[in-house]
Order: sequence, then C-alpha cells, then structure tokens
Amino acid sequence: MARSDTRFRAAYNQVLDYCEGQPKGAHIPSEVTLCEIAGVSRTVIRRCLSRLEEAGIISWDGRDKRILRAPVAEDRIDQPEPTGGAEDLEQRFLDWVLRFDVPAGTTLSVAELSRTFSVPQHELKEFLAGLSRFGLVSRRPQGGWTLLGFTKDFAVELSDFRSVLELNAVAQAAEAPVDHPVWARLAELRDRHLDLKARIDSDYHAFSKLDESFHQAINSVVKNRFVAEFQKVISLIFHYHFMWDKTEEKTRNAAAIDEHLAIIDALEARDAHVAQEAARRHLRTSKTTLLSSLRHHDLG
Amino acid sequence: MARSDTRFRAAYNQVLDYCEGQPKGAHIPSEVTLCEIAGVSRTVIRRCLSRLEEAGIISWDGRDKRILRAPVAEDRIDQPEPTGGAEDLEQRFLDWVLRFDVPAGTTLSVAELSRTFSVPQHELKEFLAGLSRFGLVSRRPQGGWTLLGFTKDFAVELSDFRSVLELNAVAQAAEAPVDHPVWARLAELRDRHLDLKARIDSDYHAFSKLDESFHQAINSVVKNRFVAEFQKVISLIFHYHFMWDKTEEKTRNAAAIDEHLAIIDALEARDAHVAQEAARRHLRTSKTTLLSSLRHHDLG
DNA sequence: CGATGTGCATTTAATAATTAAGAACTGTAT
DNA sequence: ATACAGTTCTTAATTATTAAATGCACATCG
Repeated sequence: MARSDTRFRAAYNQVLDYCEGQPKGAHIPSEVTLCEIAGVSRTVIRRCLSRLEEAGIISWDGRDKRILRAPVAEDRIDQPEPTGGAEDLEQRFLDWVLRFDVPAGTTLSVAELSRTFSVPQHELKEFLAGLSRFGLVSRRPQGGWTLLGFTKDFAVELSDFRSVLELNAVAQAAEAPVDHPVWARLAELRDRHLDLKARIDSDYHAFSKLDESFHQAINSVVKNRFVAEFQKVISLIFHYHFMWDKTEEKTRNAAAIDEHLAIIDALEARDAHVAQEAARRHLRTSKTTLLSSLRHHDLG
Repeated sequence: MARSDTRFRAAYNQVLDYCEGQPKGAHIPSEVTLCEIAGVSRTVIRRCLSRLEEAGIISWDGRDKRILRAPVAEDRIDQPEPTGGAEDLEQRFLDWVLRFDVPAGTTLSVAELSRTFSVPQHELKEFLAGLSRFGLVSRRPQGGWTLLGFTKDFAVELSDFRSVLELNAVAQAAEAPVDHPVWARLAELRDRHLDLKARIDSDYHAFSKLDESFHQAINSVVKNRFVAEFQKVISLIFHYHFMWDKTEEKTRNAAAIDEHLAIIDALEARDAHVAQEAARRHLRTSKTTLLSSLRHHDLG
C-alpha cells in the first residue's frame, strides 16, 4: 500500500550504466550531480548509493565514494513492467465506446473500466474528469459516471463545432504565406487524392486515412492549443464512425474526394471565399453521414 | 479510512422525522418503502433500523417493526458539516490564480491547494486533470502540476479562439428568427448601454458586469455544449483581467460601449456582414487590452 | 570565507487497504 | 405468485502507508 518504486529502479540501473563507464577506484561525483544525470531527487540517489554499497560495487563514506568493482548483469534490478497499458488511454477508451457501440446513458463503473483497461482506478477517475469537460461523461450523484455522448444532439453539436473550427482554418490557410509548409502538403495531398480517385473501385477503403491526413493538414495552419485539443477528439469520432458505416461507402468516398479537391483548388487559387464555400459543402456532407450512421446504429 | 457516512446520518434523521409523525405501537412500512422515502439504498435503511432498535425507539423482528417510543432531540445524529466549500472550485481556483497573479510555470502542490481551498485532495486532482484539457496546467514527471496559462502565447491563443467562437455567434444571431429571445435581450442591453454611457464619468466601473451580460447574450444564440464549456473559462479570464487593469479604464470602457452599440445596431438591422465587422473590431480591442494587461503585470 | 556537498527532517503524492453504500440474488411467509 | 427480508457480492470514497521530493542546517574543501 504505497507508491511504486519505479523511479528508484530506473535510477539505479542508470547509475550502474554510469559506473560501467568508469575504471575501478574512480571517484563518483556528488549526489546532486548524480541527480541531474538520472533526473531524480537526492532521496532516490541516496537509496541507490546505499544499495550499491551493500552490493559491494562502491565504497561510500560521506563525500568519499569510489568504485570497488565493475557491475555485472545480475546487479541490475528488473523494471516491474515495461508500462503495458497506461499509455494513451483516451484512444483506447473512445475506441472501446465506439467499437462496442456503448449506448448513451450507460453507467460507467470506475472499477470495471479499471479492469478492462488495466489502469489504476485513480488514473481513470482523472481521465473521466477530463472527459466531463468535453461533455462526454458526467458524474452521477450516487457515485459513478454516465456516458453522455453519441446521442443525436451530441453529433449535431460536435459537427457544428467542427465546422466553426475548420472554416476558420480554411480562411487562415488561404492567407498563409507562399513558403508555408501547408502548400507542399496540399500539393502532395492532391496527388494522393487523384491517385486514389483513379483506383477508387477497388481501394475505396484507403480513403479513411487520406481523409484524416487532409483535415489534419488544413488544421495544422491554426496554431492554437484549444483547437488542437478538440481536433484529437473530433477526428477520432468522425474517423471511427465513417469506418463502420458501410452503406454506400464507395460512392460516399468518391464524392468526398471531389469535395476535397475542390477545397484544394480554391486554396491554391488563394480564393478564400470559394474555399470556404467548398469547405462548407464538404462539412455538410460529413455531418449528414455522421447522423445517418447514428440512425443505423439505433435501428440495429 | 473509509468513506464518510453522511448518507447514513441524513437518512437516519429522516427516518426519525417519519417516526415522530407516527403514534406509539404503529407499524413501520417495508424496507423498500423507507428507501424511497429517504432516497437511499436498503443497506443504509437497514443500518438505520438496527440503530433505531438499539436506541429502543423501535422493535424489529423481520417484517414486524413497531414504534416503541417517540424520538427526542438527543436521538438525532448531527450532520458532520453543511458541506463547507467543495462547491464551484473552478471559480475559486481561477479567481485565486488571477488575484494573486500566480506566474506561469509555478508548481502547484495538491496538498497545498487542498488546504487553501479546503477540498479533499482527490477532488483537486480530478479538477486539475480537467483543466489540463484546456492546456491551463500540465502534470510534471516528478509529480505535482505546473501552471501553464497566462503567458503571452496563452492570451493570444485564447483571444483568437474566443474570436472564432464569437464571430460565429454573431453570424448566427443575425439569422435568428424575430421571436427569438435574443432580440428582447439586445433591446434591453442597448438601453443599459445608453444609460451607462450617459453617466460614464462616475460609473465606469459598472461596465465590467454589462460587458459580461452582453457577450453572454450574443453567445446564448449558439446552443452547443463545447462552446458553452469554453465560454465559462473565457469570460472569467477576460472579466478579471479587465477588472484589474486600471490603466485608462474610463476611456477604454467608453470606447467599448460604442463598439457594443455598433454590434447591436448591425444585428438589429439584420446585416450579418456589418455586424461581423463590428464584432471583429471589438474583439481586436479586447485582445490588445488583455495583452497589455499582461505586460503591466510582467513589469510590476 | 564562500561555494559546494552531505546529513537530517519535513512535506508531498501514488497506491493499497478499508469501509459505507449500492445492487443483485435467494429464500420465505402471506 | 408476489412482496418482503436475509444474504452476498460489487463498487466507490476515504484514509493509511510508503516512495519520492524538498528544505534547512551544518560540514568540508578550496
């Protein structure tokens, strides 16, 4: 019932690394210097030194620290786990919600989620608290959480919000200087769109990735932390929904390619007005698709 | 080391209330019925019944529950505390940051904040996790949190983001149907603006509140959870900064009133284009003011 | 005598343990 | 057969515990 000593283990091995590079009898730098090397506090370094002394690798008496013998493989402490799952919980959670089509209003239990994602409970609580800022979940008075998202209202509001952000991005892109990296990316994207358009009959599945790249490129013009944060959620949700809504996928994707190309054309012509109109048209299509995909899920 | 029994205490007193209304010897309804009365689970009700039996207020044998004596004042359990402060932490936290001018990069300690706000630590952690979604704070690898906001970059990005949202709101407002409540609010706001303009020399402090009402009215046209969430943070930050930047406050506020009136005029004329231009002008002024207020703080 | 380093003590935060509250299942009496 | 109580299991809020970080006082060396 205490915090893990991951930090100590990592630091110990790192100090071993240092010792290996030194000859027998060499002096070891000060505690503070070692702290900087390992990126931990003095407390941890002192624990490491104690252990090194116990293991007979160094002698330690106040400032006088010397290497007695070269460390061997057995001296190392093995890291508990190479961090199996705590990484990018967000991705995995949204993936889970969309993949299993968890309906809105479902009660989420921290304990259960903690097990399915093998993540400590308190991390999940913080994560859910963060999501509640986006209106995706909310705390229940009796304890626990409710999944709010993925209703029709949510989809409409998300789409609208996306439109606002993206139309702004398009407007800014049209004003970008000639040496801005976006132009190179757009030229490359045009080629990839034309390429895919030629072989759409067989490869229409590849569009999903292209779509993501395209919108990412457009939004990369806007340097704004708030926009960036939202973009992550937005792209994930749209991405997955489009992947699963298989109705008329081929036609849909073919049309979207043309819409993308129209936006690129207008941007390269530096015509902000036409570009915005083209973007508006495309976003409207996306919104319709997202809504209809929800309808299909409801019926299923 | 367990959760508080606030629920039990409240329920117990509520059951006492019920008993008081009943004559001696009366039968007590089923556990489930009592649950509904007190709004808690059966587990809690059964604990209450046990305690009532111990206290000699009722007899309890299976379904046979009867009142033995009328409860007195001493029988009640006193509630631990009428929930002192956990309410609207957000407001208090942002207030604290801005009021004490906590500089960007400051390390925030959960323990310390927990004391200053008298809020349990885990609640603070959840709260900070939520704020990190807005890029206001971020977790440090050594533990603890860093306050990121209130740099120049932050102010610029916040202002830009605000502009995007608000220009969209203005555009939508111009399209609002005649019976939309926003028109009544705007008419009323116009009067209040004109009123304040007439006595600006003495009452220029009153503008701050008026400003908030005005922007709230404009944004109320957009029904969107994401916009609403951001609006809270945005309005708070702008609000406070303007309150403390006392340089040329009177001139500044007088000018802002005219800018507001221009927006109202254009909206009532249903001229979306002119309204947007007026809004753009006003937002640009706001941004400049926010940035200069930061500069003053830096120098001081 | 100042700069750098160590020893010691205190504070902070991650995590397990603990217990109140909730929910479901089962048996039983009316 | 149905409404209720008895029982058991699960979940979540809170505390206790320990790893890690930090701060201060003193020692040592140039």
